[in-house]
Amino acid sequence: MKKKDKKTEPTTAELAILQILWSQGPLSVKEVHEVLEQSKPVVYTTTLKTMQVMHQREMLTREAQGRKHIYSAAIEQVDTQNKLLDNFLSRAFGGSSKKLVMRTLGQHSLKEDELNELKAFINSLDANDQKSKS
Amino acid sequence: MKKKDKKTEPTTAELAILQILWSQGPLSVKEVHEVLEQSKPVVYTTTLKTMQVMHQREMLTREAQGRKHIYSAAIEQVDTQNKLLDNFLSRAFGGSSKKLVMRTLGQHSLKEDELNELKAFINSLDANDQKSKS
DNA sequence: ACAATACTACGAGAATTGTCGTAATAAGTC
DNA sequence: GACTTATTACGACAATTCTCGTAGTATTGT
Repeated sequence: MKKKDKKTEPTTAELAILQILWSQGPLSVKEVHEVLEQSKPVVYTTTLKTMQVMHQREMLTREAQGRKHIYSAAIEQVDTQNKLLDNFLSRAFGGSSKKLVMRTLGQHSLKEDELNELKAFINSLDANDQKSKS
Repeated sequence: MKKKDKKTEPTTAELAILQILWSQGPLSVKEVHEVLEQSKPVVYTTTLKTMQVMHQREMLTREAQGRKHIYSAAIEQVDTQNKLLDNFLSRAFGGSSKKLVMRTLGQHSLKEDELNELKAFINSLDANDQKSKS
């Protein structure tokens, strides 16, 4: 059985913070804010507030370090992405994953090595399907 | 040059209406509402209001037919989906289309014919890339 | 002609999200 | 000890989206 997911999905602002925490490990508000600022002008207390709300909603955990808090993502990246993906898929592509995939590939061409990786992945999928079908 | 896109993206509720209009051609509010109701309880005037707003924002065109209006999508499905996709891709997958594609395929397995279609598509992509690279 | 029906128009409230300012307080500096 | 800095806490406003109720007005049936 998979981990119990909270019902609430992260919003855009929350997701931006999660991305940072997922990729750069536990960070203070200040550190998150510094990364966030690079892509968009935002006031420090906005970041702080958002992270406090996220903590309250149990998307983040935190640990006191002296006066400050060090935050970590409390929800898993893969689970979160899967949930977002499911929603997006039905919202925008009527649930057709084939269409989504083909559109994505048509729109954003992969580098050669990525393409090879993808091909290999698809072949492995194929094999698994065969197996699970028998 | 491609058609000039309006800046505003459709919201969730708007997208649901667009999906209906894209797939079932020009429809009256009543007809749209009947389809909409099947997936979610909603009051008629809510649908009406949403469509009026969409018309005002030029996402829909309409044509009087007697007392009622027949609405059509005024923005193209492909353009809209591409825009949504770009956003989603960066919001949720840090812009990595490879990750999005692989996750999608891993999560929602395609039927065999779809899979074959996808493989063919990928091979054709490959060929195009070769061509455009020379 | 009158009542019921089919529509549109529109304002306004609720819910959600994003943003910021101000206050409190601990910690370090001169 | 007074001053500046770092940091949290929190309330409140603005913007966006969603939803619904009410009103007005043709149309239709009896």
